[in-house]
Amino acid sequence: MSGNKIYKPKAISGFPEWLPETRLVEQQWLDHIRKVFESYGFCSIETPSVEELDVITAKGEVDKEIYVLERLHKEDGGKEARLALHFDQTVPLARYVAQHFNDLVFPFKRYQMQRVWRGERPQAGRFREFTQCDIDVIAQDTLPLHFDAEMPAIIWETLSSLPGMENEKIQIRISNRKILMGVIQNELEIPDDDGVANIFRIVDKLEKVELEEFLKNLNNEILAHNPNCLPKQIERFVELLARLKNLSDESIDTQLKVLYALIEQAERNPLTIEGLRDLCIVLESLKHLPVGAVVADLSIVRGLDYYTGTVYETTFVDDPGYGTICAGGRYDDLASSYINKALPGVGISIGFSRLFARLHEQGKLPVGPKSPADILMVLPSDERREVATQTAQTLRKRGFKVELFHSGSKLKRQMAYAEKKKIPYVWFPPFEDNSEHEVKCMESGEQSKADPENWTTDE
RNA sequence: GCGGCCGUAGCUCAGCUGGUAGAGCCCUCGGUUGUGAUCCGAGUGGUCGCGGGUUCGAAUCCCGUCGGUCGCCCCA
Repeated sequence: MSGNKIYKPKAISGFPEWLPETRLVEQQWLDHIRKVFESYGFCSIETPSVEELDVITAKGEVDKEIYVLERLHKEDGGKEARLALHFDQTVPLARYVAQHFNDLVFPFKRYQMQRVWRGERPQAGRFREFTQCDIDVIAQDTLPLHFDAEMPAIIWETLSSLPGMENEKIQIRISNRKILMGVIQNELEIPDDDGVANIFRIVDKLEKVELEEFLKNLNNEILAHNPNCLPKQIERFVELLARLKNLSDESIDTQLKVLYALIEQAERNPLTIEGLRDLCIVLESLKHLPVGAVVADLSIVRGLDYYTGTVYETTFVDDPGYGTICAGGRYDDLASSYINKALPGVGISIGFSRLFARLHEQGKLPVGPKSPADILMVLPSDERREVATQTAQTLRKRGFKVELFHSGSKLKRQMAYAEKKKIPYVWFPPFEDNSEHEVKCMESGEQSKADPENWTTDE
């Protein structure tokens, strides 16, 4: 042992890991999410952690911090396809759908819960390795708007019923990119993609910067792309944004009234009208959710450029600055880099790690035992190992999780072990050939005779 | 990638203007005979992030470096 270099163990920033008691809750969360997704008929797929770099960057957005793989002992000069860790699950999905096109049934409804990697600077709630839970629906040629409404409904059901999330106030904000896109293109007369994207980016920051600065940025950007744009037109644009702000506490019906009024005013702008109508249809289908669960908000546009219609963003109501815990949207054309077919889709992704880490940090997770075991089987002495083993096996066959203590040490030690791991029951097999089984409830301290063949926790 | 703050025991930290390292928690053992959490006692554990400089002497001052953290960019 001497002379060995000891590397001081430390957490790698941005790569979270949990103690067993927290991991147990994390698994409950994943099981819960999986169950809700499957209850809506979504199937599970898993894609490799890596894709070819060319596949990942096919869409042209290289602004993401992507981890590229390198072999330690790669041959000099040998040519290899460059592999990279995926930074989301949408790009791998597009590749997957294109690749297995003939074997899939459309609309293809799948969920995917995997880790993704981004080499950005870690911060609170922002990791370099994290888990996302995605649901997407991919259709051939046309995708019914009904799915745009199903996404937030599923998300609300999932998030509001996670263990520990019961009292968290969250809100799903929805918009449709066509609304602003129509205004930008037809009224502000800025047709180029760059201009639209830049203006979207500024709109996205509405809540993060001072109003004065926001208006200044917006003005500058609009005038940069269309110097002839009149102040009046810009004013109308800002007004439109304002009409769909601060409706967080309003019912869907109230929100719809505002939207219908906007449709009336949006004559000669078919794209904007289409967006507003789509948004109305989506909201109509979400009336069953509690007031405040879902709100229309035109400042939601999402940074990613592949969204073409509905967009979603979910935050904590009392702490929007923590960032988005769930987001997504509709994209008309994602797989065109991989297959010559029209495959529109709509999807949403839970930022699992960000959400989980926040609840953990605030001590709001129902963190319990350090072990999944229901029962600790006492080993009275090494001579009694056989009866203890058999008793444990009997109880396991009846569905209990049983850990057999590893040595015939003092009972004090065995009890303390159960206590530390918070194993709820301690079982005492017969200490002598003619004595009886006993079981002790660690919480109440009660101990009584028991039969391994028919004992239950109700006793 | 850019800027602010911080780096002492496994954890949370103390150590004032330089004089060779401390507390609490955790952990281990003990308080005899078949029973945990409390209580009491004892013990393990630190090249004070790393490298250099100033000094008789540095955890303490200076420089560099690495790491962490917060904000910006961007995003789940």
